[in-house]
Amino acid sequence: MGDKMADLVARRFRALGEPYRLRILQELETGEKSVGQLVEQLEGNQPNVSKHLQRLHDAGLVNRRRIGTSIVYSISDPMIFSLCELVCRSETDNSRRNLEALQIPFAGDL
Amino acid sequence: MGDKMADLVARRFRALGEPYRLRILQELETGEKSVGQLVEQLEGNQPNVSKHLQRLHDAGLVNRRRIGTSIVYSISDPMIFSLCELVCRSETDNSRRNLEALQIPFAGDL
DNA sequence: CGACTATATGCTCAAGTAGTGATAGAATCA
DNA sequence: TGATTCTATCACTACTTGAGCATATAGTCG
Repeated sequence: MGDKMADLVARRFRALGEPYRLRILQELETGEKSVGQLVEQLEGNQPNVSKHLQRLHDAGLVNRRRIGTSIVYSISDPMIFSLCELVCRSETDNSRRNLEALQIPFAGDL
Repeated sequence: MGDKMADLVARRFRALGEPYRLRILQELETGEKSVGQLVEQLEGNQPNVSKHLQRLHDAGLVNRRRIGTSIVYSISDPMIFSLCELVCRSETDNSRRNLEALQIPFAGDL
């Protein structure tokens, strides 16, 4: 991976590195949604949602198109859900290991 | 994915969202390395490399152990390379599409 | 055209973060 | 123990980022 590519990849990871944006992407997983719909479902304020969508769009993670007076966003590459799943799994595995590390020393007490 | 999980996942993505840290991880892909080795190979300065390693460690992406007077870091879960590969592929696919979108309109000119 | 709706942008503040040089901490060896 | 080496932390600066509010822009409809 060259430097240019590293910059692009880092840019994408940074776009994914925000809980609120992850929630937006999750909402979009079920299909394209307008800004207003997202604002409603995420109980956020409109400018904030718009700006996060902008960032996701800059990173190439979502598509944007107009329908009437609304702007509708959609996932540009479902690959991101594979990413999240990999990280989630790694995270739970890690937690499980930590738990075991805490429990095993006391196994003889049972 | 719950809110707690979203925070953890975002945290990991943020740790990956820095080109220099991606380079560090790439260096570690070939095996564990000491801080000094990384400083030398990345031509960085020691405090900076140390802090990036600290961040990677906080995010659970690298392991740390002492060997003599050195501290040696290693990849904690090779899964991160799958992540990078997925993103890289998506990136190049995207670039290819952009290129085609630029070229096709002029196809008749050839 | 003007009024209305949906979305984007500007602005400001607070928080986080990267880079850098100086310095502190920890382990080894004489 | 003192000197040396390797690593982590501190202090500072500059930059980025997120939240929230006000406002501008773009499209629709009367």
